[in-house]
Amino acid sequence: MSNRSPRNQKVTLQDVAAAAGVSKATASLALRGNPRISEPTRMRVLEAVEALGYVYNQRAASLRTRRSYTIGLILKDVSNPFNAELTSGAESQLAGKGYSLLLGTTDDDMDKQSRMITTMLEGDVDGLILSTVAETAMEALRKWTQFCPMVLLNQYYDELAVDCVGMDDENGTERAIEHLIQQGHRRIAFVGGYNSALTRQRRLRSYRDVLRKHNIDCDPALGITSPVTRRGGYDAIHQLLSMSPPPSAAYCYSDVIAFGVMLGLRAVGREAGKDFAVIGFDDVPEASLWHPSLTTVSADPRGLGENAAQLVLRRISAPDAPIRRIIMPSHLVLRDSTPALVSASPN
Amino acid sequence: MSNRSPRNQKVTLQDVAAAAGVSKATASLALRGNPRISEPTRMRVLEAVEALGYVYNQRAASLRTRRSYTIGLILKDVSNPFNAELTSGAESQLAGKGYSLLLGTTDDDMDKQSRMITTMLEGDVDGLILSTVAETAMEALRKWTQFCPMVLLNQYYDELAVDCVGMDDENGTERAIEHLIQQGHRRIAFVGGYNSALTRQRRLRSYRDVLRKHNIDCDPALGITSPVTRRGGYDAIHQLLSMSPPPSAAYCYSDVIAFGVMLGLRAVGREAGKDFAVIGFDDVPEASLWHPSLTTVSADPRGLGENAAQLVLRRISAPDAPIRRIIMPSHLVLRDSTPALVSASPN
DNA sequence: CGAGGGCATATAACCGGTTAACCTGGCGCT
DNA sequence: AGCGCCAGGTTAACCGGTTATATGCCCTCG
Repeated sequence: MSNRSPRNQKVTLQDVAAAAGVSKATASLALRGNPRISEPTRMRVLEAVEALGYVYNQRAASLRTRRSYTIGLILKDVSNPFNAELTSGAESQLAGKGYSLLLGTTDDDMDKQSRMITTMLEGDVDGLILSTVAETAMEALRKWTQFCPMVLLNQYYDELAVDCVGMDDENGTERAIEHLIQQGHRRIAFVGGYNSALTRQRRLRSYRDVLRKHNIDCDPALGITSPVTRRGGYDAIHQLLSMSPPPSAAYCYSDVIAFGVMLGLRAVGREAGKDFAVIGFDDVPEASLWHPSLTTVSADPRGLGENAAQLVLRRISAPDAPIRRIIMPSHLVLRDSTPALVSASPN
Repeated sequence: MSNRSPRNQKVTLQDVAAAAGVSKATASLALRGNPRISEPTRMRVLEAVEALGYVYNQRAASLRTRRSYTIGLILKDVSNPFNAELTSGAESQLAGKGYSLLLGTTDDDMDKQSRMITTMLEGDVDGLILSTVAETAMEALRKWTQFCPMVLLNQYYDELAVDCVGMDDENGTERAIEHLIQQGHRRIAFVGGYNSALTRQRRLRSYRDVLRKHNIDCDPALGITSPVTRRGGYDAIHQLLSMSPPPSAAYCYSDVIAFGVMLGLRAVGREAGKDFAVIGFDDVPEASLWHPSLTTVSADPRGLGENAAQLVLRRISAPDAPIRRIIMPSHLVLRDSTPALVSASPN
């Protein structure tokens, strides 16, 4: 059972070397399959490893090699399926190149984010993928970018020389709003998220532009902020339905919010897809499962994660490469939650 | 801009010491507020840190101190809100004690789990919280427990001396099934999850025991396995509804599955809470938002995470403390998804 | 027969912190 | 004056790997 295993006193490479009757250097080279070590010797080392229950110490190694083969990924939360997919995409991409992912969440809290970034830097990550929380000051960001290669998600500053990957908020939003207008909707709410997120600002701008283009009055009261949760959408729709002339459609900041909106509608006896139109953003797997299935802007979170990972690895291997900004395309997926406006007077 | 900052060449404690005109040792002590260092000297060191943009290297430090102040948490996935809450609970508990969390996911894949554990051990975590994937062999587990303090989630083996924290699957299940029976249901399905999870085995056993106690025939075909996703529940309910006499109620392995079941019902024109009863497990926030709101077994995932964290810290500071198994209580939360059976013939 | 050239392995420095043990100058005490 | 002691530092070893350089040995070839 615990006959030979160390339990407390850890087995080091030194111990392995001694057991195999070679030097520490030889053991090190042998383990990594260096051709300078003869096959018989390598075998002896491997046997010693097995016999002693040796565990490689990556931290010690990285001290000398100055490479930790670890990339930090900092997100607001992972419970959102969009982020979960993104994480998975980044992880698989990194694993393929021998890197591993250090995941951190900030709960959209500035302090927690600062601590998280500090922890990551002190933990000596080789690179950082950062979905900055809302209020992140550019100056703070600038400071951090000096310490390790960094990639921003869905956020960029022209003044800041940093790689980033985002999605096409504008095009997706335009398609969505155009669709609603075509269906006869005139009072279209913009629901959820916080406006400190650049992504939301971009979508909000597009939303307004499209309305304006169609000479539709753009009531600011129809823009509602909320947490990016089902509860957020749920509460928002209640607020919206109590307005003077209520909206007949909601363009939501994310699918999760859209689900909340649909739940909120049902709670007051209304039904998305029948007497109200709902559009989401993200196209998470759940979107097609709902009844009614959710019309949404599809945005490939997995691809986002993969690209971010590639970008950070590229920057690590080529620190002076030109800055790159990748915008992932997005498109509208038509489903059943966006009926034509039937009753009532338009406008 | 990058006037003084290092970009590539990292600033070490040595550099700081030189700039402050003291020795490396003094700088080290000063930074950690050791009282042997005078205040003026400490100030000079701090100024040097600021001026040079020094970043502490936790890896280097942990080499000497043999403490990384990092705990690994390995889960199947984090997109499940239950796990997200659990993570958050563990994280906050650890952060309070100066530890940080290294999160890893396995996607319920044995290979990925092995790699993940290896990575964590090599990364020199001080402890590991492990929600083992289904097929984890006890022998493999035994090996791992020798290398670092470990806490198992929702899983334990009497043969294995290892701390664990789980929830009371039995009591919750009994309450749930008793409730359904009281409502007149006789054909009650057990939906979702994979039976390799010990948690599911325990619940399944309780489910059968209660049925048997009430002399209700226990049709094995009413037990359906599935992925722990909405899609899993969605597909399962379709299968169940096509049975000879279909069930009139479903006891689901998790809320997420229950949501899938409710969506699946709606897709075929039926409605949970009206002509079908659904019970979940977990009581995630979304459960009370649904329409109908979901009757479910409440299980405090946050508390689970907090306890796991405390347990692993305890084991670190007291390696020889007696093994502890914490079972968190669970109870049934009655909501609207479990109507009395009205029509049709009982049994 | 001795110089030269590989091959397989050993030695020791190094990465960036921490810490045990050792200095040193000044002060209080007897 | 002599001594102990303490505050405030310094030195050097150490953690567990990696790697540049050295070494020993055998073999070949002029």
